[in-house]
Amino acid sequence: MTTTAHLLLEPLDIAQTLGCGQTFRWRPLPDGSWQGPLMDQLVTLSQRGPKLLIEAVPGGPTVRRLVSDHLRAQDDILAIQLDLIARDPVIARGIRELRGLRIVKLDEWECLLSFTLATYANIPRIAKMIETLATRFGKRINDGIFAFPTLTRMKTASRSELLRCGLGYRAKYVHAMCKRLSVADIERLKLLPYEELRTELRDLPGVGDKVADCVALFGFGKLESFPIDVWMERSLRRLYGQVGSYRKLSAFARDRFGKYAGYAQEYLYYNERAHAPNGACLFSEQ
DNA sequence: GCCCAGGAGTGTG
DNA sequence: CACACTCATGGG
Repeated sequence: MTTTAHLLLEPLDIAQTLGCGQTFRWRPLPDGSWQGPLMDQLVTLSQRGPKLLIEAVPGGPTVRRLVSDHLRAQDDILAIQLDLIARDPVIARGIRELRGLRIVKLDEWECLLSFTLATYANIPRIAKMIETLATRFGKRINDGIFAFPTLTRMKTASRSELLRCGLGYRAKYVHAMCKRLSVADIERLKLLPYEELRTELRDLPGVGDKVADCVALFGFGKLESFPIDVWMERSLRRLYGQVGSYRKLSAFARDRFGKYAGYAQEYLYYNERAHAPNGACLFSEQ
């Protein structure tokens, strides 16, 4: 069976939001809609003017809420953008084309594992690693579609098994992380403010400054977090003349962009990739 | 073949 | 604190 629902969400650009590397499991379909697994649902999203059409298999009464939470429907995007524009004329120009780009909210565990895999790999490869893990360890939703593997299931995976999933040197980090972490730990982390959360995430094997900030932002919804990868280093150098350590760049961003630094980061990230040759298309094939 | 990737861990100055 | 080096591997 299938559940169909609608969601009014403005502004929203579904392609910018789901295709910009915040999340790795949504795929564009030929008709312009996007499809991906959300918890135990296979969801298809189609933009119809101001309305978002939701189709989900197997479906259920909570699907609409699932999508609403994932797209952070509670965010006042206009207020956030006005705040950033008032703070920084440089980013103001970059926002104009990105009014519908929203930060997403991922499941905490899915986000932690996904961005641990994302170290020193390009986005198509990250997506493939996640699909391989989901196929091997995730609960089946539909033909060829598997839910993201739970922590409980991942704790049973051996190092060699993970290595055979194409994780490379990340296999030992993932293995150590799964061994260390409990479901209760993640529940406890949900209660922490940004700085404390960041410190605890950094303590996990395979989690450094950048991954901790990505997980804080996309997994735990800490909008003040400002992850800095190679693309952001380029952006901060190109637009603001800023160079230096993670700590230094992070301090600059926090001071410059304030409590919505996470949104600022996403606008800068998108612009930097679009600015680079061959950088705009994160899904180059199919 | 070559280059690089939403970096982290470890050792050294 | 700052660098330098290694770590496995596949997509472009």
